[in-house]
Amino acid sequence: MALVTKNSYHHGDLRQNLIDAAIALISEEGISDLSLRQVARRVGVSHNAPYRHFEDKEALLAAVAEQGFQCLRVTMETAKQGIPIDSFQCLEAIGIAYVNFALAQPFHYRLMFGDYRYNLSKHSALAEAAQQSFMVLVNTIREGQSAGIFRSADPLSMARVAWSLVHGQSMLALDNRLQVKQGEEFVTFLKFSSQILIQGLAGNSAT
Amino acid sequence: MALVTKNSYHHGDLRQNLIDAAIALISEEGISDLSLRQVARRVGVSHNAPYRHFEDKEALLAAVAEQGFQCLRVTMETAKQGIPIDSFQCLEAIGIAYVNFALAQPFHYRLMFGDYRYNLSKHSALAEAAQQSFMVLVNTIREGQSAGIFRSADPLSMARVAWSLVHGQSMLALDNRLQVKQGEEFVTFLKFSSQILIQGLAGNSAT
DNA sequence: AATTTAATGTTGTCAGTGTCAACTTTAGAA
DNA sequence: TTCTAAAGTTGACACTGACAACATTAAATT
Repeated sequence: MALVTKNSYHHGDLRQNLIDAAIALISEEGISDLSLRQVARRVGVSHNAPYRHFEDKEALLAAVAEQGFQCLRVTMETAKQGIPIDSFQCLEAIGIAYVNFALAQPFHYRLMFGDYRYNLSKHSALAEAAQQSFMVLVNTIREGQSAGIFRSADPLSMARVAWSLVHGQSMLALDNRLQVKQGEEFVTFLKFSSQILIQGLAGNSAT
Repeated sequence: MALVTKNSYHHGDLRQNLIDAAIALISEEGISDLSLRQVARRVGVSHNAPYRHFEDKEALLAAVAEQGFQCLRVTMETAKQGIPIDSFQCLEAIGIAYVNFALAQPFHYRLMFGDYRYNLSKHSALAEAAQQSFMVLVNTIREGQSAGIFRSADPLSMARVAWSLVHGQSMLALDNRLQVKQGEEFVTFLKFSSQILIQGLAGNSAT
């Protein structure tokens, strides 16, 4: 509670400061070289101070990932705004926003998806944040179904397919494995890709 | 050249032995705790011996990843066999085999896809192996186009979409984020998913 | 207001890591 | 047979995550 000034013995909000510092370091250098001690140094605190706020390194990284999922959810929700629910563009806009999010914060995105190994059951807040961002997709599918533009299959399954696609694109792009130059060419690919997905989601059956 | 016995000073084929040991350790414990020294110990060699065969830790892991891509390619090629080129089942079979590969060797698969960060340009053999496994997909799409079951768009782009989907499914499944129980339910999901993809790939245009 | 207490931050330590440098052994070319 | 370069070893260094013991402080209790 106590709002303490920076240079007092007690730090004020060390927990959030550590998370912020970790995000900053990850954005600069990636995650493989990130050390708890480095984070502590950046905040100007002893190498063991983080252990008062996080059980271990994994717990700090889980908090960082959690924050990432919150950002991702907001990004997707923002992308949806202003686009009619009953249009194909809605899902396309979300997909493009999703991949752009990943490309804009490559290391942070990787961290969110298992670059470091979490015990998900141990970090329920992380699991919850991830679930909420997924729900943006599910709801969009549901709305599209109500509007009659998507087939009437299980919306969860359909959302999982969409999620797999954008996640795969994001990861492969980050790995530099898609061989599509960033910029206009990449956007063209994303649109092509979402067109294929949407067409698949629209159709009614028939193998 | 010289085929030396195990217990001589010179080891015989230390390079491959190190790769094998690394794969074994990764399969057992994952990659985050893997150390070069551990690998060396497993092979029964001093902690610095690996440096005669690999520039650094990254180089060893790149070799492990490369081997993984070769396996993946064989897996996909095998899955294709016996299934008519002009049938939708061909792509489905490859997709299912792909995801099953990932699920069967979770840590190895992750390693192949950037769980450790490679300088891809520095490890050209790895890039080459990855490219070859991707070509299985591209060729399947091309053959499907010749048979008239897929639209006549750029096969590379189409293959990238397919790859993104199966890669995304694999990663999300490994992260335990799909919430689909392994087993029959999961196979059902994979088939549903490939049906959506194939329908999208088949269609001719119309947003 | 004084005292206690629990939360927070620090120092010291440990085994383990990746990598460098210097040394030793060995296989095969000269 | 000698020489040399490849292959393996030993020793060192700075760094890491984590533990234990200690110090400081904010705030709850008296």
